Amino acid sequence: MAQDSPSDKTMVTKCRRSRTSFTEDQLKILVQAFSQNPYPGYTAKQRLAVEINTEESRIQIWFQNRRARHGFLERPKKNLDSSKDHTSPKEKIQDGRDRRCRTSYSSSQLQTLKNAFTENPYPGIDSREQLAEEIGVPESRVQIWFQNRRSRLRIQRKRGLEEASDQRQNQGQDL
DNA sequence: CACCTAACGTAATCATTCT
DNA sequence: AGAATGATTACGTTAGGTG
Repeated sequence: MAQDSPSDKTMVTKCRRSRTSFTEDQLKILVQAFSQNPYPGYTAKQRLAVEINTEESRIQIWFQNRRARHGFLERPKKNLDSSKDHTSPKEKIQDGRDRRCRTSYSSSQLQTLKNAFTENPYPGIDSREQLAEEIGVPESRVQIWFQNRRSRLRIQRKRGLEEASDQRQNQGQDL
């Protein structure tokens, strides 16, 4: 019920990615990794992806789903060791959670994405893959781009309405 | 059909880049 | 410092496969 738009009129692109079924061996490795760390960083996810021969985005989804269903019992949050020894400057500053490097889009890539977005803000897997191929970026990045774009458009709209009602209150002074 | 779970959506937030 | 925007998370929903 949270998502309503794609079922309204532009329903033509209904393709989801075909459901991947992990083999027992793959699952074993995933479960094992999860028990060791339910919040793998990017490099860890990448390594797992190679190890079980799947895409990193599948690993990410799997961990998301797993955390949601099995409520592990961990509070990693801001893992900061209490050793504030600034006298050890040659330590690896890798404490910060390792994330995927922020991808930066060229203006032509952005133009393509924006065009596609106005055409259909909810592209199915086929469209996303086609777009990804076209601009030379992984499909998972295209998916994230569309998610962020939709979110920010919604926020913008909401704010627009709020400002409109604000203006109504400030009106009626001059005029 | 019921159950499990991959795929995918939103909302909030973290983090990086740029002005 | 703050605006833009990519990445990650929690949580909820949708849909495919199986007993």
